[in-house]
This record gives sequence, C-alpha cells and structure tokens, in this order.
Amino acid sequence: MLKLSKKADYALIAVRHLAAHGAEHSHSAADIAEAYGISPQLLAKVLQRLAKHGLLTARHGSNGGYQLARHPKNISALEVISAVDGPLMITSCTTNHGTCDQSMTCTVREPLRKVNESILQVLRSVSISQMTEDSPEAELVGLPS
Amino acid sequence: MLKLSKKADYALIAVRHLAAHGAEHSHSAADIAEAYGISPQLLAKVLQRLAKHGLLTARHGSNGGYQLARHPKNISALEVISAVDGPLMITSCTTNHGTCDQSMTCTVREPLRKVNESILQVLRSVSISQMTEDSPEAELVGLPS
DNA sequence: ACTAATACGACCAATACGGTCGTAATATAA
DNA sequence: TTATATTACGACCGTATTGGTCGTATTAGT
Repeated sequence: MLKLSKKADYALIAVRHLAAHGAEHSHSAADIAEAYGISPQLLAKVLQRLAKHGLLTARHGSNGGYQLARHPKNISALEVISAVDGPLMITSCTTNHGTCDQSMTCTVREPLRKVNESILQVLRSVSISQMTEDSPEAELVGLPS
Repeated sequence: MLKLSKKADYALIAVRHLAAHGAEHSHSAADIAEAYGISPQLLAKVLQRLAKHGLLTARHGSNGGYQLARHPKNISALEVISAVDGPLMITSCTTNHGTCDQSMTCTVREPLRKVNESILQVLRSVSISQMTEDSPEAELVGLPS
C-alpha cells in the first residue's frame, strides 16, 4: 500500500540517531533500541543489514557498536531504505519485470516506471543530515515550485 | 515495502483503458477484466470503489458499465490510487498519527512527512491522459532538471 | 577466561492482501 | 412484466508478507 516497512522506519531512526549523537563514538544496538523503545533484537538485525551494505561500520566487543561509515550528508534516505527493504520498485513488475503475470500487455507499466523513477529521485535527494535538522523552512524536497 | 497494491494497479489499468477506448460508451467490469486477464470479480470491486469516489459513473443493466466521470486530463494517478487504497501515507504515523506506538519521540516523523508530501505531489502531477499517451519523451514527472 | 557486543539463520505469530462467493438492488430489453 | 445484464456490497478464506523472537556462533576488549 505504498508504505515503507517498520524496519525501514527503524533504520532511518537509527541512522539519524547516529548522525545526531556524535559521529565519534559508536552506539550499540541495545542502546539505540532503548532510546526509542524498539525491540533490541529487531533493531540489531536492521543495523546488521545497514552495516552489510556499507552504510555503517560495526565494532564487536566491549564498547563496540555502530558508527556511520560516511558523513550523514552523503547518505541518502533511499540508501537506508533500500539497504533494509531491498530495491525499491513501486509495482510488482517494473524494470527487471520479475514475473509480470498474465499476458496483460500491461499498459501502465511504462508510465509507472517513470513515476517510480521520480519517487526514487525524491528519496535520493533527501540526506540524513537533512533529517537531523528538523528545519522549520525547507518545505517540499526535490520538487519544483 | 513502498509498493502499490495490485488493486491500485488494476485501477490504473482500468481507468487508463476507459480513457483510451472512447469515453462515450460504457464498459462493463467483465469486459475490462477480460481484456487484461484480471479476475472479473476483483476488478468489479475495484471499479465500484472508483465509482464510489466519484471518479467513474456507473450504469446498471444491459449495456451498462462504467465511464469516466471527468476528462482524463483532470484525473490524477493519486486520486485513482487513494480511492482504492485509502489515503496514502508513507509511514504508519504521519499527520493524523493513527497510533504512533511507543513514546519513541519519533524523530523522523517530521522529515518523512515532507518526503510523503513530495511523493503525493509526484502522483498528483501525473494525469491519466498522460498515461494513455506512452510518450517517448516526457521523462521524469514532477521533478526539477 | 570472561564479558560485551555483532552476525546470522531458523522459526513463529500477526497482519495485510488477493481473490472468491453469495445475495441484493437496479436498469434495460424483449 | 418477466428475464437478463449489470452494478453494489459485505462476509469470508487462503496465502504471502512482515514484525518479532530465539538460539548459536563469532569477534573483540579487559
């Protein structure tokens, strides 16, 4: 229903947290989870995926945890979301059409592909650092006036 | 996972079909369904919702069916989608925060609300008539260069 | 060694979604 | 005025997806 998963939500929250609270020291999954009342185990899995995709660096052991791998200015919301949820395509059968069932001569595929690309562009244009500063101005993102 | 439902897909296909195939006579749910290999009953329900939201006009009885209620130029993809899937909000807890569980002081809510608004704007900027002409040009929609 | 953390896969439970069925209402045509 | 074609609508079910847990291995610091 065009809604992003809770995992993606959590991922954004966590990454934003890392960006906002000193990019120096690492934060453990448990700490972050507690700060927002999220299940620690679930958040752990989410953070693992983010680390696997190179968005975070992980350190084991005491005083370990996660850190941003890059400057928050260079991490887009899209990266975070698709790291957790997989490639974002708005329909079941865009681009690599992974089973556009029926013949259906799916007439809306092409227009929707463009819409999809636009949404990607929106998400791509939002950086994590933009999300930390809950700027009062800065209305719509990535859109013409 | 930020994907639109099949019902929304079907709705777009059907509305586009009505726009493309003579806005004069009506088309029955069964006819449209057959044309694209969709379950007639399911499509019927979808069309009913579209009619309920004033996007289509319905006529009972023989030679009845559905017609566009407005010129396809004045029907946006957003209207079609949200008629079928309900109001489009990207997170579980945007605007009318219908149960942003936990205290969580959900830090990403505000930034995501803006992203949501941008996506709405993209969808709003795509008209059905735009979807009928599978224009080779006209790349990204609703986005700045 | 002990402990604090990540890593990861298997697994379960709840919800959402796609799809069907049955029945009523309504309009057209014969 | 009867038959037929169609919309209208709610209840229902099976399956797929997702949220969330558990157990265990691994790695690093003290």
